[in-house]
Amino acid sequence: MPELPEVETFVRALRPALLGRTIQGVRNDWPAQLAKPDPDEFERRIQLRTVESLERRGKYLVFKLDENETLIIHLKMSGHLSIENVSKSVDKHVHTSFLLNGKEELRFRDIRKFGRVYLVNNPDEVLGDLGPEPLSDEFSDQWLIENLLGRKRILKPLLLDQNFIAGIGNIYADEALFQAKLKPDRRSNSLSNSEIQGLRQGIQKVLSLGIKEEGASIDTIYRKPDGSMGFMQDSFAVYGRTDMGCLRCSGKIKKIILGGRGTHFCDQCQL
DNA sequence: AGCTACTCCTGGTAGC
DNA sequence: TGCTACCAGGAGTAGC
Repeated sequence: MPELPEVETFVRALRPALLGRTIQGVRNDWPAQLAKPDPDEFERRIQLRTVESLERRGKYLVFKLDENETLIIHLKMSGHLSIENVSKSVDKHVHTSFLLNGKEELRFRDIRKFGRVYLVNNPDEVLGDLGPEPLSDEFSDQWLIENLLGRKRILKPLLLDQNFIAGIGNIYADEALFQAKLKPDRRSNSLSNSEIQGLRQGIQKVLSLGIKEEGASIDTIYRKPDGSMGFMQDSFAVYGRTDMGCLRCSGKIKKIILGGRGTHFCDQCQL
């Protein structure tokens, strides 16, 4: 479940290998993965485009190409990107490959097939509604105070709303709320200013740690491009720790469903 | 405005 | 062993 830190890890690993490379073509055996435009046009427009930059926006990888084209990839639940020699056998879960100069290709492996690829002239077609980056200056205490108190949303689903903040997923939402000592079902307009400051700090703390640890690898779901594991899972305080002891107090970690998602918290020290 | 339910997918696993 | 049923979840959408 690549979230902001996992996507950032992909971007940092792939960037040096992709900058300046030319995409000679695309191979796809599952058209639904090419979300926009239709596969024929996608194939035609991406031919011979050069990668000028690779950045992350929320959970999206954003490849700026020449000729005013932008390639955008969302890994969703189980997506994985790697650069392989064309002679290496192709895993059955690879449905889209970008052929590069130099006998290599960027392979998009995606077991659950939720991931999507876009090719657009205007990135705002895909990214336009995203909220601020949680590790940017824009995401300040003042911004959060205004935007939490101005709504009456339940905190956990609100943190998962990409149009509110971009990049937080189920794991980091639970971990951030634990750090902030806030119950996931609190209403956004019920927080004090100091609780909001704690939430901002909690979000930034867990995301920064996630990047430092190069993401969280659970089961076989997330791996770095080279197939190795990140280490963030070793720092989880609540996610996946149902019925285990709280690391901060004598409480026990509970799991409930909020907004349709598994939600982990300590009901003793998260208030 | 904000919530729930449903949809898309597959691999892993619990239960029999 | 082998089968079935169910679960995980990001995000869009329909409906209340």
